[in-house]
Amino acid sequence: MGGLAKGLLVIRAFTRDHSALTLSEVAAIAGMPAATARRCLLTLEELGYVTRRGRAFLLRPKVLELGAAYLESMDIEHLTQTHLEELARLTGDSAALSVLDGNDIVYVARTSVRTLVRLEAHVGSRFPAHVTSMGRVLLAGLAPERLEHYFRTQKFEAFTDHTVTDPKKVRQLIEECRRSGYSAVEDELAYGVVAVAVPVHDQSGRVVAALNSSSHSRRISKARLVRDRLAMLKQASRAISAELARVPGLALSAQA
Amino acid sequence: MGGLAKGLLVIRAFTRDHSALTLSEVAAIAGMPAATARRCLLTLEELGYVTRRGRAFLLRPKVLELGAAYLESMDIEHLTQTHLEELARLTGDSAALSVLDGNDIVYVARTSVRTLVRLEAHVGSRFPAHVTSMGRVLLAGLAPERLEHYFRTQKFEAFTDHTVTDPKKVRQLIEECRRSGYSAVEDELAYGVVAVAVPVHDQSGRVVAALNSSSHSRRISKARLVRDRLAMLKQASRAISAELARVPGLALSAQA
DNA sequence: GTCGCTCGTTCGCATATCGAAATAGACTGC
DNA sequence: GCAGTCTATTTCGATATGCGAACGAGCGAC
Repeated sequence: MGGLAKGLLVIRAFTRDHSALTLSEVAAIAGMPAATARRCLLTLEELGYVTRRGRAFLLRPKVLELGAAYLESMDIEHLTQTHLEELARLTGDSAALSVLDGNDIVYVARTSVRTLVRLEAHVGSRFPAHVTSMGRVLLAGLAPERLEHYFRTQKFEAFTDHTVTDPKKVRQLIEECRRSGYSAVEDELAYGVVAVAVPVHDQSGRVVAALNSSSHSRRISKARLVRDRLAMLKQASRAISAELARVPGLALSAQA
Repeated sequence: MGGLAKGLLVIRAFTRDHSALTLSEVAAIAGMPAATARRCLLTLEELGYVTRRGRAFLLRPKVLELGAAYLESMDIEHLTQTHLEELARLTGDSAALSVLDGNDIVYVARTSVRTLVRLEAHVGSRFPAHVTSMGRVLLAGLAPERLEHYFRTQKFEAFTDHTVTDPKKVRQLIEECRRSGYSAVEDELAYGVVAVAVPVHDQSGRVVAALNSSSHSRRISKARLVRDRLAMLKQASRAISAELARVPGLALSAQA
């Protein structure tokens, strides 16, 4: 069903730098002929997902229902929100839950409090696994073949001068993470971002998600972050794991 | 493009009560023949939006990217999050921003803190406008013809014994709201939910969103909610309105 | 006013999709 | 093992879609 595939590409053509797009811009960004993009846009407009202002098209809030379908089907609100809010309150920083999708992490829940500088991320945001605390925790929980596939397919791109891009070093970090049960990362995704993450297991012990607390390195050191917050993260992780028995969707949806 | 329409229906077939669905369940819920549902599911599986466990299909986190496209294209993070977090911190309750979509409100941002009892809502959640504080504020901002269309097409369903379902009374409430500049609602969407909302205007003075503070009626009375929080809501509303000059997507996307 | 350029719209043939119906697979009860 | 039931899969003619190419609309320069 090429039309479905292309329609979804059209939705994803809208980004922060492209909030309003003309037909030919959509076609260029989504990589398809103008006539096809037009058909997609007209269908999406008719269905209420897109609106038109002159020659520009913009997404409409109905699109949020698509993402909400995942959140609801995984019962994310019940699964995590209270725990994330507790973490955010106790730490004064952001707390988040993410899962692995391909070679990236995807934020599925996040709670933050007012801080002047923080990583800009929300539900649905993706980052490469190798540069994030949660990504490393998730990679550490992969089966060996899957992890090998990751190393074969991932391009280890640097985001800062501190990003670890040597595959051998990344492997070591993952192994350390597997042994220690957590991962702490500083300045690798973005300057000033420091975070510590722990795995969330399902009933069979598989790592299905990662939980983290993220701050600014001018506010707290990586060592301090680990010392002060690891225990509460582990406790929250255990609580979420217990919830997974009642709400198995997230574990089932997670990659093998 | 019927395939695109049907594919989107398939995504929205997954809900909290239906986290894992068989082919025939999807077909029944989405209201289409099994062969068509199958084609959609197989395409979505191939694109990474859906996964399969035995005979069951589940959504995968990539679906979140669709909702994230809206959040990013509207720059919701910048537009609102700091203000919502400030409100949540100052009040100890949830703060949210929503827009009107058809006859419903759709949550586009929400910040909450840990409370034991609260309305279960997240980005993408929809509720009928007539029973919510934000909905009334948004309806009060509609052009007359659009408001008449609303009254012609809306079924005024009761959610509690307190829900106002008489169209004449709803009109009065909207008119009051237009005059007073806010709306306070208690026990109409759900027992115990009390909320006060104000409009968010764009540069031309049009109401493009609504901002609210929501609590539990055992915690704070409606009158107290208004007295204590209206001023800070209005201030936050003005701040968000000012941001709309820089980030016009939300205003452009809002309904006429 | 004319011309040239860019973008949006339309056309229509080749190809893909839709979906009713037939077939296959899985499971249970006797 | 067989029959019955339910669900998933496949088939294939009717219909819809994809998209290159042609056409139309709008705009600015001369």
